[in-house]
Amino acid sequence: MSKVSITDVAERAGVSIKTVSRVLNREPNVRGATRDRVESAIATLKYTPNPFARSLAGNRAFVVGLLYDNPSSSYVIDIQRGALNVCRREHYDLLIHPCDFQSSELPAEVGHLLRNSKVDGFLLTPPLSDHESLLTALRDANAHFVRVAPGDHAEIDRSVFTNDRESCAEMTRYLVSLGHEAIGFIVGDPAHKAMAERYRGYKDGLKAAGLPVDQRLVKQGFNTFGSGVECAHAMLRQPLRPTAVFASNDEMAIGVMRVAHQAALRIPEDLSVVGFDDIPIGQQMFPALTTIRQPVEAMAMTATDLLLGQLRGVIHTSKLILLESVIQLRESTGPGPHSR
Amino acid sequence: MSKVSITDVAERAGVSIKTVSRVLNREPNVRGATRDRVESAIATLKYTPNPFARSLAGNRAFVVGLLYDNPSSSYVIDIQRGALNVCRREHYDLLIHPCDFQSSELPAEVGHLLRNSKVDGFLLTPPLSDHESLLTALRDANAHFVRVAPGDHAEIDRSVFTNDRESCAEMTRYLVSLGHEAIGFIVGDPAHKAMAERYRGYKDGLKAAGLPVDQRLVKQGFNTFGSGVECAHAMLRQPLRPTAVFASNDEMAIGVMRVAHQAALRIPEDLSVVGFDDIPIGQQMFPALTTIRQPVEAMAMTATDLLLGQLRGVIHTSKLILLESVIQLRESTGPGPHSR
DNA sequence: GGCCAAATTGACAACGCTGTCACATGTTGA
DNA sequence: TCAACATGTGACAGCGTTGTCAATTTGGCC
Repeated sequence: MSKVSITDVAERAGVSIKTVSRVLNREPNVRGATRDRVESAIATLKYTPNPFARSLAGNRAFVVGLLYDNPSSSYVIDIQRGALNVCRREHYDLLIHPCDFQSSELPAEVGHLLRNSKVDGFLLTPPLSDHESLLTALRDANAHFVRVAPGDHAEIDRSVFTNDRESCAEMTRYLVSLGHEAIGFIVGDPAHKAMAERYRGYKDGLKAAGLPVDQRLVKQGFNTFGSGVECAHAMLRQPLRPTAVFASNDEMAIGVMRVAHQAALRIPEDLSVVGFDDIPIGQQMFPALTTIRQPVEAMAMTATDLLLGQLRGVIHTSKLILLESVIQLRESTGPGPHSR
Repeated sequence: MSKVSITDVAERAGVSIKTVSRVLNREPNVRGATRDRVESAIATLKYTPNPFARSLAGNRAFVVGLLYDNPSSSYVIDIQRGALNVCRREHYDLLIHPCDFQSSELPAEVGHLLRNSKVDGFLLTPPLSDHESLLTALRDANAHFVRVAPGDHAEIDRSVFTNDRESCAEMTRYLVSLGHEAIGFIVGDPAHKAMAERYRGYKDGLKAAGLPVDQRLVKQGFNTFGSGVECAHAMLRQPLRPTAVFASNDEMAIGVMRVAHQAALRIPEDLSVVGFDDIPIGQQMFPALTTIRQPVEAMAMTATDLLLGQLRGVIHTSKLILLESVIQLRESTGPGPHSR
């Protein structure tokens, strides 16, 4: 299509191609009048620079790569949406590259990605944001990258955080305030550092309320509906039965609701259930799920901004960037046995 | 990174860069011995061709663009997964580009995409696969593209179909066979041609069973949970109450379940509910939702194969490609009042 | 051995942009 | 009025491939 090249524009504007290039790239030191002439030439010719040539000569792709290992589809979509928002504004494109967190091939894969890369930098989402060997590979290759919601607080100049721990503590305190004392907790997939943070938050919350952490009320899940079901069974069948269950993510929470339903336990009258993530279906459950909402899209936007800044060599003041997760009160929580 | 270029490989192998290029691109007419020498040089130097240079010289990107207007997130993810599957195998990358189906900017946006494109071809998913002005723009620009699951049966050499209509007819007949006669239907978003197909299938099914289409049992929805709720209200409050409801997608079906639950109607004893799509949450509902499953990922894979074939100039025999949607029987359907 | 077609290989010019650096043109201050 | 310096602009060499086309080698056959 694009038969019209920079040369044509230059001719029409009566300048050299270099000047056209300058206008294109918003470089300084172009006289206003010249700029105008070039711009009008561009407009009348409907010129668009050839991205391949740009990339070859300038050695940059105007493309951001998104690396992730399939958490829930709604999470991925939100991340994509946020990243695309910023990319579009800045005339970048988004290449997606899901990968297997567990795979031993990951380092090799990333190596290839880096060498052969069509991207200028990477966005990493959990659990990849905490994948040590991946991070090392990226650092060694001097690659640009930004981490979204990592579980540790390292590399604060290339990370966007959220307060997993604090919000979980708050949620736990909220359950206590409702009159619950036997509060079950379903831990998430140990491969995700954020899950450990959430568990810590739960313990913080109990501690703050002067309640002990009872291991009989803590079960290990794996972020899936099925594991939520299993943990709920284990938890609800034992002598010490919780009156509230806090699952580390919504899918597991829904598993708990499923079990409660089968066991003819009413929610929230007989059992309160809360989750984390605020997946769309949570609002459509009967009853709607009380949960914690991460500002996923906003985090992705911030991360992308950070990455593009990095690409442009902007020096980022080393201040921690944290977007707050907030509790969404809905219908699955109610007064516990110790209320009033 | 990639300081090693084709020249280095050529020197090491004692051939010209052109020969290296030939090996790289699997061109014919290279002697076996030569090929081996080149390949070993590539291996020892860990050479990877520079994608920008390739793209500039060869005028192709080795990138596929995915165009979609946000249907459900699980649908998008499945499409992406399928497309990526094939892309990875063929050493292509995937650029995602969600767009607003309704927007009047779409043609302009696509124009820009085409002119400035970093992709070799496009994958279109519903409802974009039926967007006339978009299709026209693509055709006029001589762009490569393939449509996934379009509602019409045009352009069969660049489309991958599924049997929306037939599967809906089958589902309707199934409900009749269970003893239902008053079967409600919630029509989907009129902007999606596939939705019209599903409605036709419903009518076909009734007709085949010798039942009339009663407009009081047909409501217009918009593919959202909320619209499912509204339609269910309208349907269940009227004198002629259906004993089964067929929603054009799962989200609306879940809306129906919600309303039934609130109205203390038991599913499936008092009301059977079925949907379409088989979204993940459907299996986790109480009861699990009977629905129709489209082979989304497989369709995306097939479409991507088709597109890459097109890019390589493969002539595709003009035979209709159709992947079957199949009914998933679960717990939300049961005998109707006229059974036995 | 000689001849022809087919197979194999190479030289070199694109591809369309950005970076470098030299040069031209203005601008300021004494 | 003229250095001295800042600002604008252009010529041209890459960037690392692929495409074209001509040159060379090979193999088959008499």
